[in-house]
Amino acid sequence: MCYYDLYESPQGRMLLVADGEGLSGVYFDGQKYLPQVESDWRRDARHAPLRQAKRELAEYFGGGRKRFETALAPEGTPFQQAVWKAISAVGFGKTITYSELALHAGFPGSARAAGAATGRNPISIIVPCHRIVGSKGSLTGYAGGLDRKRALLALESGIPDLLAAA
Amino acid sequence: MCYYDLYESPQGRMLLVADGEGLSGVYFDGQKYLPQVESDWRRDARHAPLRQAKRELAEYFGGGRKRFETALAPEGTPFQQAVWKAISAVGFGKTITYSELALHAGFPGSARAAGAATGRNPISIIVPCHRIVGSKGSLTGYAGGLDRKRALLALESGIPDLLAAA
DNA sequence: GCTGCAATGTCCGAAAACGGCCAGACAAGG
DNA sequence: CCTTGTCTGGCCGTTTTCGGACATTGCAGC
Repeated sequence: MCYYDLYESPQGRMLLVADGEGLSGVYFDGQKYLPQVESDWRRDARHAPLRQAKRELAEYFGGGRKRFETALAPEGTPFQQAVWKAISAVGFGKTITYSELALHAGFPGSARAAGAATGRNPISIIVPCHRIVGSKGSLTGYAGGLDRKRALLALESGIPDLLAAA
Repeated sequence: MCYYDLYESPQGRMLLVADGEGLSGVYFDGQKYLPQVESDWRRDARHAPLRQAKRELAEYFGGGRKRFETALAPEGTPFQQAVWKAISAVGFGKTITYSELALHAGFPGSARAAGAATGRNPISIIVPCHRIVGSKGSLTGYAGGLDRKRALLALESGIPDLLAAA
């Protein structure tokens, strides 16, 4: 059985999805690969994993949280699971490249495939795929849109007005 | 969760599979499309659907049962479900052709596709796919082998020694 | 610098192959 | 003639196969 709820973030409305195991998805409104809400899903604002995720996200956007603790249960192939796990190991405010990501996941040389898997990350922000950048620091892509990726990295930089000039 | 058990029939060993909904498979040893027993399946001789299926099969082979009552839960496409349902409506000792089968399933003209779906029937005997024959009465095919198809039809003919001459 | 290319796992659409068919045409043998 | 057999072409849903496209990167050649 699947549960879901909505959360109004500073970056726009978000869809949160969870099953019995834990949080399975966090999506920006209108992002790429956004799943359809199935008719047998139940909206439940008080479902424990959903409530915890909303609280942690609010703390994150408020600047008071640097690590997430919600139980995660994303669905994907073994390769994707390895990549997403490696992404989760990247700390707040830090970035790594797609090739480093592939290496950490145990698949050296599979940078491009790692990029594709990153794009398929179902749990935005909490699995911090916005911290993965191109080999020369370029932002290259983000399922929720490059603007959001930029904003998230700015938030984590600790410099409040970083984006004011741009 | 999947449960399974074995049953020794007069036609050879059979594999029975069930999930929470009901019986999902009945296969002859070594037949075509025989599924592999997965490592997360549990063998349970006392699982209700399996036990009922075994009892009804024993009664069928003993000659004392002409209709099955076990709850079924085969997995397949909408077309396949329609075909298998139509097969189940063919009574003990009767036969219909593949084109009649397609018609009854609500897909007139799809005789050949109905044949393919018949071949994929996961529940041998209980969904009596052995009662489907070619337009001129030929047996044409059976996932468990033509010999078994012949034997089943002979059993249902009510003439004990029907196969003695052959 | 800039261009082109090879290597990587997954997903998705298109196309082809694959069956437990069937009716019609035709030939051979009674 | 009638029966029987073989062959052919069209039929239809499913399954398999194949070719690109991706949130990349390092290297070769210009």
